[in-house]
Amino acid sequence: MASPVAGQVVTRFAPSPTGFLHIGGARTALFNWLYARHHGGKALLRIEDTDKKRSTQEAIDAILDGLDWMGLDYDEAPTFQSQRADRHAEVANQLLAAGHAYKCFATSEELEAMRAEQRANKQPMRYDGRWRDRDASEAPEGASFVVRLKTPLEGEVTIEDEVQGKVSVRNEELDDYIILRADGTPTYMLAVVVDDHDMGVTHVIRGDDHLNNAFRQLPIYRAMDEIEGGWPDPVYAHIPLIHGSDGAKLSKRHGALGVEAYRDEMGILSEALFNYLLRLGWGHGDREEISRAEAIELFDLSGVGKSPSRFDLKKLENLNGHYIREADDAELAPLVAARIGGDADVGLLASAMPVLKTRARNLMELADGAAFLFAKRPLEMTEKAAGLLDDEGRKRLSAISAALAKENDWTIEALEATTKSLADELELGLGKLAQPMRAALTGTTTSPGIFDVLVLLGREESLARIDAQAA
RNA sequence: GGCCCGUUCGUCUAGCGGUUAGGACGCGGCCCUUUCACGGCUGAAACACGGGUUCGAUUCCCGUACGGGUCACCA
Repeated sequence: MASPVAGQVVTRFAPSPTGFLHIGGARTALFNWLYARHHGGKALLRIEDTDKKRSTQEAIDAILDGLDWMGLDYDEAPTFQSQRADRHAEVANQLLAAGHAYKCFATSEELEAMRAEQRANKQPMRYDGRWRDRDASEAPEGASFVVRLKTPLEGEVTIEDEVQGKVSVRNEELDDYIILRADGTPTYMLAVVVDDHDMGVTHVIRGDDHLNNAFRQLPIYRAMDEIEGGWPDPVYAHIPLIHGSDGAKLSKRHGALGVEAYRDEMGILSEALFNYLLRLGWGHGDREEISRAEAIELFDLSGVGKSPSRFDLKKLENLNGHYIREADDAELAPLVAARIGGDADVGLLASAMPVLKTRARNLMELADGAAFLFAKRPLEMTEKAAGLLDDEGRKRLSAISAALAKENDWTIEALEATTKSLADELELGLGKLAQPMRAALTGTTTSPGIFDVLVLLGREESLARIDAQAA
């Protein structure tokens, strides 16, 4: 499979395709990718689809699509764990042959009874090793069996985690877990280790819900290294989980949505989610706004904190506003047009973008702000807008209409000069003219600068909208 | 419950024995201003608690409390 290059960093993101790419998974993918890119190594992807009952093609597509949107690319085609079952079994047999694993003939009813008793006695629920020292010949004829790893009884396993630091667990806390099921298929514990080894993975960066697994997986590396060599311990980095805004585990309520929901339903830009996720659980001095290129340059595991962090949509949206303002108008316009639908003119949208951008934190707000450009006469008025168009307001519109109709130079500067001199003439503040105009032109009380609106709409449409509301 | 991990403003974080405990989001005020934003300035806001160690603890150690993770023939 992989031929390890001495000293080269190889990371992998290994989602199980049982759902979309959620926020936590996206951040794990991001950190793995960033670490590999920062160190000039390889970023790999592995789909852990061994649970055929729960894995779906739809989920695989959603994950691939989400990663692609986030801008995370991989150096090799994805590995599908389900296709490597034979290889996993091969390693299990090597372990068996070398005495690092054994066959267990205990039935599930038997094990259930064992657990019930442990539960009743308030004992830790672990496999008690009842077949550890028994010979397979003692089993009933034709009985099915699972293969269990024979883990050391004494001593302890210590990992030097890049995030969690030095963590040890006594071997007596670990039981002889199953590596091969009764049907001969591998369990996750075995598959992960074999695949990571075969793919040449040097750094395992994953959620800290896997920290306990590290102590169980390491014995497989050690045993295989003893058997055939070339199975060095990987470097581990267990990153804290992301919680919802209430501190509880992330659920659909707060953020365990697929990244595509942020893209499609919340109008979030990929750059914003990338930056936000980067800063969640990781910091680099005072830096807040960090581009992809800078992220690659700055990212390292030493900046990852040890405590879980809460997802904050407000901050994501603030960052999104920043990236919207920074985005290229020509690229933004089609995204907004798609949300407006119908006959939204992309060219007009692009030219309006500079004045629309500063007023939006997501693509929805951008589309809302642009709606007046495509509104049909007679414009629908918001309640506040209608309030501005009382008799007084309508009379002012008439005066404005008369003044503007004579305007030949339809530019911001000229329109502003004309409107201001009209205001002086009528001894009114500019706002007294601008607000009724805004209502007539946009149907709302908030919009970009009124002269920007006039120019964007053009002479004919502007005058028509004003006249439609004038007294 | 056993084991493991964590705890700096409401939130994300900086800090790595001596700081007026810094920044960002959010919130309040002011400025800019035709509205709303953007931008600028500014204010309130934190070291969970108790013991040590030390001349000195936010920082090191031990407890307590609280929070999280994990204990499958799921991954």
